Amino acid sequence: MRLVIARCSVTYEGRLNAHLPSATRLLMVKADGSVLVHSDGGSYKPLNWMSPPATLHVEEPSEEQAAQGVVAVWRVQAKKSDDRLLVLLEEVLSDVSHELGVDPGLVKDGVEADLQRLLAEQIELLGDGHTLVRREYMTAIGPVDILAKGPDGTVAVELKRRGDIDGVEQLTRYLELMNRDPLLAPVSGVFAAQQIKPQARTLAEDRGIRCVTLDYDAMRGVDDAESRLF
Amino acid sequence: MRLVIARCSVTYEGRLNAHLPSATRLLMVKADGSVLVHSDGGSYKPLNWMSPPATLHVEEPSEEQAAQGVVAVWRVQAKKSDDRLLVLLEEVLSDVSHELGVDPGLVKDGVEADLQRLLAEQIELLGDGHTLVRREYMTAIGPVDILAKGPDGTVAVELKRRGDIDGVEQLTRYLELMNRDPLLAPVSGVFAAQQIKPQARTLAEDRGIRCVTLDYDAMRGVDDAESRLF
DNA sequence: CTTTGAATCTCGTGG
DNA sequence: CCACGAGGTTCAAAG
Repeated sequence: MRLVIARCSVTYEGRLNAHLPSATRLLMVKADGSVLVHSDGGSYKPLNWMSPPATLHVEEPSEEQAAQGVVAVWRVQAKKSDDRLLVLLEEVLSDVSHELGVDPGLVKDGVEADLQRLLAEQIELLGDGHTLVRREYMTAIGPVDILAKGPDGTVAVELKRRGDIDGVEQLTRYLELMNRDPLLAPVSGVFAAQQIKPQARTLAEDRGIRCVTLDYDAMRGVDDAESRLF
Repeated sequence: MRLVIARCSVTYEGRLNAHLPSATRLLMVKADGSVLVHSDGGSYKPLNWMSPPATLHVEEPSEEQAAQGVVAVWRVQAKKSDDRLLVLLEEVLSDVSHELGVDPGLVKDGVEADLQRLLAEQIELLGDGHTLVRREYMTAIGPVDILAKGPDGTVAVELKRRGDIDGVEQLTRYLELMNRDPLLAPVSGVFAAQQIKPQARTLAEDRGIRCVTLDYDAMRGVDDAESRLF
């Protein structure tokens, strides 16, 4: 990894065009040829960048560029598209390289899959008298997150961390399909999420889909309490 | 901005839990307290990070940690939530700081807003005899990108850079709503995008929605030519 | 391989 | 301040 602190301007041309006026920034060049241009603020997203695989060509500035104070030109070219990044370096304050090696990678816990497991274990959160049929119930157009039996028949559950209109549309498609199957029909829908957007709730209820808000911490707490019994 | 190259392990606890085993990485500390942990590969997303605003506390390792080779402990705490990042540094290979100042920021061109402006100006791309009614026509469920008058009545246009099934669903909802309004009905739909996925095109045409592929460069060219007249 | 859906999404814009 | 939509999204898993 090469880290350069430099006053520079940056131009990206590809799926859109973007330009950064001259300022002092960090240029990070990774082993796979990707380049990141970071400022001293914002979040983890660089101001501008080139995704790997890419190749960096360092060139001498043209006479015109040199006259405008450019001391080096970086051309970064994506290997699989014609996206390109042009960096005009005007002053290099630091330029160091380090060998980092391959990273062992990240281990995660607490994503939608965990939410699904917890809801399957605590299916009564859908209401009294609910029992689990199965998770990831396959249909022709994809898996329904959770299938359950309720007091009034079969229930298809679409699960999201954040409930948006897309999720309601998805559940609607499943319900249409399943209600065409005489062995399953009638199937009612439940849209379960940690947060449900107002527009999504309106759309869901307009279509007779029930909305259930989930409390992940409480569910995890119950899970931990149950685990401690064993 | 502070740049540290170090062998370290990293733990994140917050909206989920995530852990990085010990390896050599780049630690970037920005002026707003945010911390980024980068490896020498992947794309612009860090392996692990803390979003701003945050505060970094550097501590001495406990006796137990020191016995395991930890030479310093970084606690990064988010200011607006209880998210936290714990970095155990085992070997510091480099540690430098630079003043970067505030960045003038990115200038973009070619996003959906530009496409919408260009299509509104060149509304005849929808076909002969079309005139613009207005952009961002508000409905109860959100704004229709472009509303126009065609030879056969009112036309609602949904505009995307990449035409996907979601966009067709969105336009369908608008059309259903608008066709329930006797003052507007009948309203026909046009799905306009730079690229339209085959599945989206099939769904759209199945619902009587016309698909129009847009050539951004050509539209920009016309725009530039028109600008030069003034 | 492509396709699909989640994300500690981030980032703008508008109410 | 929150809510919504777009993204050069990135990322992993599944078909």
